[in-house]
Amino acid sequence: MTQDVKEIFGSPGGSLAAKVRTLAPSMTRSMQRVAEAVAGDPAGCAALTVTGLAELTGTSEATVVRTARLLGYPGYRDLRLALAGLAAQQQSGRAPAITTDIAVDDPIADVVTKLAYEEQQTLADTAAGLDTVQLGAAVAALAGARRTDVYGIGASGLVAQDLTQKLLRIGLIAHAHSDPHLAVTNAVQLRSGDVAIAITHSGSTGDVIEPLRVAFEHGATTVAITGRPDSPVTQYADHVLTTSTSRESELRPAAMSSRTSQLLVVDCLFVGVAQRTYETAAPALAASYEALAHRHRTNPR
Amino acid sequence: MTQDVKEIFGSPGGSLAAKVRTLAPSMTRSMQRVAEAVAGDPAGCAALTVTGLAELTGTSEATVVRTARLLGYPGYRDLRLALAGLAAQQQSGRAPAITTDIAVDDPIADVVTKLAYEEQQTLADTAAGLDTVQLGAAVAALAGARRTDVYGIGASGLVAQDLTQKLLRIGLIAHAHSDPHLAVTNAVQLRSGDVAIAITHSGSTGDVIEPLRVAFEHGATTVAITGRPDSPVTQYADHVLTTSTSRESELRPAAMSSRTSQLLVVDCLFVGVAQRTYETAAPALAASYEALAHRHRTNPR
DNA sequence: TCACATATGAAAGATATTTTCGGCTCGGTC
DNA sequence: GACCGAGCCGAAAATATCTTTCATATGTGA
Repeated sequence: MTQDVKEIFGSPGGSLAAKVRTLAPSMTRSMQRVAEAVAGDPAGCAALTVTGLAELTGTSEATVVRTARLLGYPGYRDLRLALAGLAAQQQSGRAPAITTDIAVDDPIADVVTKLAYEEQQTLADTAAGLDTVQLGAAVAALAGARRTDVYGIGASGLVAQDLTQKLLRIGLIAHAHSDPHLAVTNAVQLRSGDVAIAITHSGSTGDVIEPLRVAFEHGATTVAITGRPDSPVTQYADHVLTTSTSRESELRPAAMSSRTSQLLVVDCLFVGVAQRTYETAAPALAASYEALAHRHRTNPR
Repeated sequence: MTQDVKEIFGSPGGSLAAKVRTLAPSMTRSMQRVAEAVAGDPAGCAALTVTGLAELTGTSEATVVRTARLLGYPGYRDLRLALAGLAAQQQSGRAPAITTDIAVDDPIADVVTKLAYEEQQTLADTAAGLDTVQLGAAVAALAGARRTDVYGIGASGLVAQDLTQKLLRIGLIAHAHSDPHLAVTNAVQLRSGDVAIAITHSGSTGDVIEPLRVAFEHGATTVAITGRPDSPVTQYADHVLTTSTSRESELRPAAMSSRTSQLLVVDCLFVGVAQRTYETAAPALAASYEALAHRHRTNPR
């Protein structure tokens, strides 16, 4: 019936053009026309039926099939499959060059590709640069904390909220503060055994450093998530988690990649804590999921 | 007749598994079996005829064709061609695949690696699955909008805020609503020329659908950002932007990958709008940056 | 439990591929 | 120049493959 797939995609791969050249002398005129068309535009031919290819080359179906046979396939169907594979390989071959910045006149499809690529890059960088010892220490502190306060402003404020939401879901007591005054007011309440986390890309956002300092001075365990491990915020941090800083451009402000990076760190913290408190975290997660179920309309099919 | 070859091979092929995941919920049991087989062994399935694949999955030819249709191909023939292309890519690409789930006893370093990898995967899937036409339309609407309202609850609420923050920074008028009542109250104010965006992973969060419906009925241009392109929310959406759905596990709830995916979409929207309104966006961005400068202590060193 | 909607596969119908077969060309021979 | 045979070629028949239709099965909510 159909040729074994290994034979189709195995070694012969890109050598189709070569095979055509080798076999050309033993081909009749019409067959050469077909072979040429196939070698010249594999992708295009893959989209054609026997009849289509026959018409295109001004020959007949029979000739197309004969050519396919000569090229080593059991029939046109299999040649076509191989052609599709070839086309895909060619496609993927010329992929990598996305190094450029996003330009004002980039088509929307390029924007998507570039953004996705850059965010992937950011993630890889962050993972590579993250100090697992510090992370482990921060996780341990969180897992055993009486309560946790998270400070963040602007874009980092959303990350702070994200962390808080997650921690609450596994039964921990956590609050996010984006109001600097309230943050400080609450920081005063913290003491040994509590955790305070400051999230700031620049590491020099006064409104976030201040509550962390207060928490630090009241004996809480303090964590800083920042892109600048040498910045002021680290003065008051027991553990520093470094996010990656990627090239920013006019159309892609720093907030974008720092957010991606911060979220990865936050996710790591969350999963780490969930592991450590699995016994209580798992049921809590399930319960919170359950509680929301009725908020979703049943999905029509 | 046969689908244009560009459509088959255009987007990076690896997205098939992602597409299967996204569409799985809207599939019937037998279709899921077929989709699974196809996603699990593209190369193997490429070697099978409809009948063969139907037998392998214990279903009928009709079901196989239906599945192919759902996956976006005009028929099985074209799905098979795409499969062949995929198989070829895998051959050459040598997938790295850290497919394992995160386990309770994974060391923290593994957690970081796995999370980063999965989020990267999510980004790639999202980029591959994003309809750039819909995206372009949404961007155009946003760029010309009198005002924009964004609805999101829970984790999606943060994404909604993120989008709002960004749009505000380039001088657009945008509000994020996470209070369903206020959202509806405000939606009533919208009219033609305004934009309403609903962000919901499940696509069936009533509290988010309701304001979108109201906005829709008042003539606003509506956009849905959801992981389920067939869900209720899309009823009231002029443009649907699909986020990717990745395998979730106990320690990695859906909220995590859906957030990553949603943020990429939101970033694309933002950059797209910034491009379109460059003349006003660039100075606005610069101004907002300037305004914050004094909030950062001068950095030592 | 019934009524309704949906899912499913068998088989008919439509296409695509392969095979058959006879005409045709071309080079050689008388 | 006419004839002959070998092999090329394509029209059309035969087959395989894919698609559609439709009746039955299955599940689901009232």
